[in-house]
Amino acid sequence: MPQYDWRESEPKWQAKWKEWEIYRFDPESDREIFSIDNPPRYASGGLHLGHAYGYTAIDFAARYRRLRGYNVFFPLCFDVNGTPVEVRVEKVMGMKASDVPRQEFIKMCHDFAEKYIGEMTRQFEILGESMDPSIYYQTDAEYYRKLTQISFVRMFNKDLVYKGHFPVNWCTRCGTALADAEVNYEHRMTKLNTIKFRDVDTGDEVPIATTRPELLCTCLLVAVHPEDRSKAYLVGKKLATPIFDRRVEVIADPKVDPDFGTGTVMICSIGDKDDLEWIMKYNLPLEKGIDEAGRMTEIAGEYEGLTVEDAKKQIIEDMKVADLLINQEELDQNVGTCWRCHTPIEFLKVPQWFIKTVDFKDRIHKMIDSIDWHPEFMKVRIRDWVDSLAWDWVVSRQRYFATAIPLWECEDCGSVLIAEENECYVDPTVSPPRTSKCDACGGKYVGSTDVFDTWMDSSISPLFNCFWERDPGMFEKLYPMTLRPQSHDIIRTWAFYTILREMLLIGEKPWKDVMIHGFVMAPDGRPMHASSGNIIDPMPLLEQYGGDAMRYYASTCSLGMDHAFKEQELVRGNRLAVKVWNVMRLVGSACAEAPERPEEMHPVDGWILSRFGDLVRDVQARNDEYEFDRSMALIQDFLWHEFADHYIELVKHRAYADRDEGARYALYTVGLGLLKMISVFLPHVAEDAYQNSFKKNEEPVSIHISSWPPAPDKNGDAEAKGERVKNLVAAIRSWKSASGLSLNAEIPRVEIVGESAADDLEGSEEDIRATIKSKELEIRASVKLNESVERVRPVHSKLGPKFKADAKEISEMLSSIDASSLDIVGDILKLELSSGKIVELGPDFYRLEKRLSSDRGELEHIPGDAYSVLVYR
RNA sequence: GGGCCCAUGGUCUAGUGGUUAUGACAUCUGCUUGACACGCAGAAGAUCACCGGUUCGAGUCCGGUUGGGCCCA
Repeated sequence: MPQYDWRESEPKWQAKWKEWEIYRFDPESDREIFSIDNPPRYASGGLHLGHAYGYTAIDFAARYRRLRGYNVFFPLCFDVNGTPVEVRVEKVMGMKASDVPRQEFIKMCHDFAEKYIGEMTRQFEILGESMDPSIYYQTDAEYYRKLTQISFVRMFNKDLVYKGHFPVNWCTRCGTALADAEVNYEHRMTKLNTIKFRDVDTGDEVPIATTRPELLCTCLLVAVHPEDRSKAYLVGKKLATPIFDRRVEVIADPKVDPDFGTGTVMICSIGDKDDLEWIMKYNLPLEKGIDEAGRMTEIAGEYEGLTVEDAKKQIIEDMKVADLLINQEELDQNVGTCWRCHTPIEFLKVPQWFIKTVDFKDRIHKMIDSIDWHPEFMKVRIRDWVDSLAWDWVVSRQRYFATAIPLWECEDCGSVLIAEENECYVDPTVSPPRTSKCDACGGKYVGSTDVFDTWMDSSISPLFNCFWERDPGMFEKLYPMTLRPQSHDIIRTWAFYTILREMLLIGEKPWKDVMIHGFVMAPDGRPMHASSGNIIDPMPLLEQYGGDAMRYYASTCSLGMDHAFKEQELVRGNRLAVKVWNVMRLVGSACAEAPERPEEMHPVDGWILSRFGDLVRDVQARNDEYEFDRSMALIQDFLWHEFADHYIELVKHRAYADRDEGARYALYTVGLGLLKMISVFLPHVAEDAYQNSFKKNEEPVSIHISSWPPAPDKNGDAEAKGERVKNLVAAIRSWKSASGLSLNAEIPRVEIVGESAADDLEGSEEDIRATIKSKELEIRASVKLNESVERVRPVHSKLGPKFKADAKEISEMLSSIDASSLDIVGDILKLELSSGKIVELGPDFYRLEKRLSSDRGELEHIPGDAYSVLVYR
């Protein structure tokens, strides 16, 4: 007996798909396009469970649309820019970027990232992702960076870019500015130091609490809360700072928290954003106490040259010696840190390039509203983010491995020479400017050593995908894209910046739909972190269970939610794959040729076809909304239970017979249709079963380029008849099992009794008899049985709306009614309520549970149906 | 501290206001069905996080509490 073996099957079909190039986007075709702004996979090497899930969820959309006949655009792409690669190279090589010439370091980063791309492509194949290598891109290539530069030049010339001179978030380890979006907040234990300031006039000590004593050298003001009576006397006084003996004034400001520390705050240039706000408000000078490398400047006097940490320790020591430190207490503080290296950020005034953002909030909101967000509530997140923006976007970084900023600046007067579009891609640290002397002062132009924020590259992915500035015809055809899929952590970055950029450059939204998926958590429900020791490597799981099993896991995750990873879903995925394959094997062996739809079919054939039609429509509706988890649940339930357990069992006896086209037509139509729908989720087993059981009668070389199954018309009559047959047979099989009989044990005689039984079951008699393996089957209108009502069940959904406040009493009376004293005339049941009111209930409002008995043999009553079944042993 | 989301059998999960809550994995019982023992027929297992409210009726709607997640300050 052959068995499905994914270890053999999966690599085999992966190789074939590559060979057949079945996932190619066809640029010539006029078919409707479904384009996916696929997240370029970051070139860091190892596959993470989150990636395995995320890309698989996107692949569901791609495969579904391909079957629906769309010309699917699903690029294979990699993100090969930025600090993470730099940080890893520095770590691996045990060096700093500044240790080698600039271009040499860039090359090291490029080579490092390049190594991983092959491995990551292979991992995508193992997962059965249908990305198209014919529309490949990577973000560090000149063809890509060129567009980043052109878009910048265009925005520069539209006056959307400016060089700002106010403080920015600064990572002293990476030596670069950071956008607000790149600052994380982490809990750190630090010390709150209460130190002694001195009243210049009286010499009195004034205690002030601070976490940053090293910033004393730039202390500009001291502030108290205006309503803090105990401190009111200080306002207007001059204080002397410890150690540096600077003279600072005391002011009252409502932003001071009177309950924190001493209720007295020292304001420095610049500790954090609050400080900056005060500096702007009181128009204070910006003194630079810390330099770009995180060392104290000459303002710090004897502490000059020390790192921030060392200076803090030293100054505390010195204050202890000088009796200027009152006490220290532990403080759990939220510290802004660099998202890449987790170094606490400083706030430094270093000139940077900005793109105007805050001026455009209204337009951004309009564009957000014109996009369909899945799930809808994700829209709230991006709206809140836009509303909270206080600064323009800092796009310059003082790094290496990224897209160069295409401009030169005059050494003398600072005037800017921006590259022309046809010069791009250009690295101004390598290429000389097109004019040798500054237009304004005749000075020398020097190439900018700044590079772009990686989001400058990422946020033009739709423009790159749509051949912007390369092929106007294709751009017209492709833009906007259909779908942006991504995870919820980068709504504020990737989604937001893309909307902003495309709005500024094109004036039109980048995509019609956005689909936001959640994270895969560790099995304990917490996020996976190296520090928590709960990271799960997907590769051993893929080796143990295979790609389809991993994809099955992905299909159980609902959109937008985080999901704890569960290995049990891989177990289920394996079983489902085997089940699918076996079901299709039976269908294939019954159908040597593709059957035609016959004139006449058994009721159960019409039943399964009609039910299948509902399924196809439901699955389409769910898939169209990207609710693939719901689709998968519907499909597997139908395939495993309705189709395999019930329908196949009902028609096995005639599926092989020469003259019965009806069973074969239904088996083939429903079987192949189910296989196509499930191929979206489990592409390997679907291909294997297709080739094994259907290909001999089907055109398409692969199931993945076949067409979505048409939904058979609704047939309510056949459905009702089929349901009755299904329930009857299931009940008899259940009875057999409960009686200790094997399910294929032959029984001598079964009688089905009911007034409408003969009509209801017409045409299904032989299906029933053969399936339950009874020698004789008789359907009769009546038999002498003892029937008694055992219980009355209220139908709440009818009683409530009709009787409102009385409903509760009525349903309680019905449930507790003595069955032997029922007052039912015709179908009308009469009740007298406690209020004396008499109510008459028609048969819609209650259900009678009856008990049947007979002395003629074993008896089975099929609940919910009007039949009694007599089984003779 | 703010915004959004989540809390359902041992575990994970579905659940459009109708009272008897879905399915999977695990557990237990029976059964070698013409494709499948990775199967089939069953069983046990849930005060739907907690406290209030709205309603004839709440897992579902509203408010609060607790715990968790993402994002932000």
